[in-house]
Amino acid sequence: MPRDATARPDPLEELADALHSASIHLLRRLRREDDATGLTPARLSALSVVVFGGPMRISDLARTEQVRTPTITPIIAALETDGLVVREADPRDARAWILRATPKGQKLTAQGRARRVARLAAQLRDVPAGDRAILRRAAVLMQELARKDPA
Amino acid sequence: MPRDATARPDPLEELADALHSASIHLLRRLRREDDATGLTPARLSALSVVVFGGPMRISDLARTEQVRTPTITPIIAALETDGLVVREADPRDARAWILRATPKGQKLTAQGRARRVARLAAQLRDVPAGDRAILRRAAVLMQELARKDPA
DNA sequence: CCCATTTAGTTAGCTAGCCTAACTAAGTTT
DNA sequence: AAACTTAGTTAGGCTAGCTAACTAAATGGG
Repeated sequence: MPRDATARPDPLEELADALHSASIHLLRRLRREDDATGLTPARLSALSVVVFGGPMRISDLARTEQVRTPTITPIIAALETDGLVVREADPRDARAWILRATPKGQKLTAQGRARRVARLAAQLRDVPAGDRAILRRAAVLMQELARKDPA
Repeated sequence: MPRDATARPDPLEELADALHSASIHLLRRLRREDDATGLTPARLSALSVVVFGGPMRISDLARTEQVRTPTITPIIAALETDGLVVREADPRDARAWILRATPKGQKLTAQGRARRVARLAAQLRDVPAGDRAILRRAAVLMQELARKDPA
């Protein structure tokens, strides 16, 4: 007889669940701070990929952001409207575009990040250095988990 | 003259940014696994709060989920339609409702969680025990960061 | 060289989740 | 009893995801 599924859950599942829940709640919290930058989280994330990753194709950005291309289209459109990125023709392929962050986009990324994370950073200041090191390492591990393909 | 904002950012801001980015990507990844449960992440999260937290008011659920009440209304409606929670009149306050998870809701939470986290749990199995401990601790820390009020 | 296929990206149209503002109804306070 | 507060819903807007269907360009086989 299978044991009650709610009793003594697999510790790995508990951990997976905890990461899921923690991510949801942290993001909901950060969304509110994001408001001050004038950019939504998805746009800020996409912009920062272009700023730090350098010029890239639209499909590259979509892949990095792990979304389908139709999802990225309006995000890029908004960034272009705000003058944060420009698109240039790809000299090697007339179907494709190269995205490039403008100086304004670079500046806003830096400022925006500073503002966006100011509150969290302030809270982190009260977190013991050991716990901060744990969070730092955890962020790397989470990115790896997110990047891994389903086997 | 202020130094270039993109050079040598505050390590605390870097950490905040890393957590933000890691949460975005991990959630986008988990969303795909969530599909198998038939419930969206927000609904699954709300249901699991009711299942594990026991009967509660709608406003309690909204507060726990850190959203406004209008956000929770359609989420509850969907869970009711699916027979996963029921609402009962609050005997102490005719304006309020008490939410209670049904047995079906409890079962689905357990199954859903197992399914949802199966992939992540499988990946976690390949993560060294030391790193798993870091993630476990990080999840707790992130929840605390999310819960803290802006000072 | 031309036709069929593939690839890059957009458009259209759907769902969900988040919000504020405005509302109803019930409890509370003066 | 009137005024205020509180619990929750409704209405309406925006963002972010998706799939399906499209245009236009690149590629490859006969």
